[in-house]
Amino acid sequence: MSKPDFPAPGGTLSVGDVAKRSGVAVSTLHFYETKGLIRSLRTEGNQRRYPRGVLRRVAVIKVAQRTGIPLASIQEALAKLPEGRAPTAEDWAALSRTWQAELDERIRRLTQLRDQLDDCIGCGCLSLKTCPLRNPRDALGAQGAGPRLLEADAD
Amino acid sequence: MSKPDFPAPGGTLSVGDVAKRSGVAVSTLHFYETKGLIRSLRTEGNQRRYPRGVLRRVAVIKVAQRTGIPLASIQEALAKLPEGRAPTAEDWAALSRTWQAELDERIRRLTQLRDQLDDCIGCGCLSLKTCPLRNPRDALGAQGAGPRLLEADAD
DNA sequence: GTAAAACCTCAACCATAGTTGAGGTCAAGC
DNA sequence: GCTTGACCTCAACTATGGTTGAGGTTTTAC
Repeated sequence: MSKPDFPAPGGTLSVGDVAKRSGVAVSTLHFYETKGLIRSLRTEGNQRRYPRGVLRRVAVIKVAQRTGIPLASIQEALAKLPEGRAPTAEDWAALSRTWQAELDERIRRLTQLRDQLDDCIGCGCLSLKTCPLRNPRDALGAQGAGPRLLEADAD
Repeated sequence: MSKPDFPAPGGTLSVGDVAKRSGVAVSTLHFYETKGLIRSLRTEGNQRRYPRGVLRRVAVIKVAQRTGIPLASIQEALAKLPEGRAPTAEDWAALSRTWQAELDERIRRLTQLRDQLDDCIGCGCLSLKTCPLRNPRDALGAQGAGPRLLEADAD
């Protein structure tokens, strides 16, 4: 019996099948597996076999990555999906809502930054201690643990 | 003559001075120098001395980084500033406008992504070949050279 | 039954954006 | 004039997100 061109709808997929159908490299699928983003069953000969659901999972990973979410966070989010059964539409929707909120926050911060950049065009940008871009504490201080201006300075 | 607490307004700054006043680590300033983002003069004893303008330059770098622009692009943009004279307000403003446009584009793409995520909550997300998130070509295809879905597949 | 294609693991490497430490020099302050 | 802090270079290491290649095994196709 030869390998069918289209793996049977209930059947499993080889890593190459998943690569072709998802558009990611085989090496990336291996990598995702080491990071716990996807899982595989193994044949007697130790080759990976994936249930078809992996395609959706990989698609979700790629979309989440486009939003700028790091793989580790994606992994955490995916880990919250139910173990035994295939995820339902509502499971995926819940995930989407989480990421949407993060995306909203990123958009909010970038918009604020853009508007400040706009304001600062009028002042020659960044030259004065009143420039909000020089004082990230005010509006953007909650975004991370980066270095801070220790000495506001009118240069 | 002892080292003044506040380097004279026309004087040069040591790498430690710049680090304190800009809030970035000395190692980062070294790193920026290797990448051509900043330049320094050297004393007889090979120590770095910076004109005060470096403070604004570093501030600009940090702001640009907040927008998500990679250092290599920041370097290119800074390289377009005039060589001989100190940059004018208009020079900085031109830079701001460039980055504002890039920021606008990033915001546009993220907003589109968020809205698509919103639409897809209703469809269980990513399950159908009609889902725009599964077809990045349509709206987001111009964003890079990433992998593409080679086979649209209703899984 | 055999050759080729696909697969396996593991280690090394790429880029980005830095930090850390070793080993040595310079300069500021007393 | 000497101690101490600041500085120097260079190499190695961190983390993220992968890719590449070596050396060997499995599966498929004829």
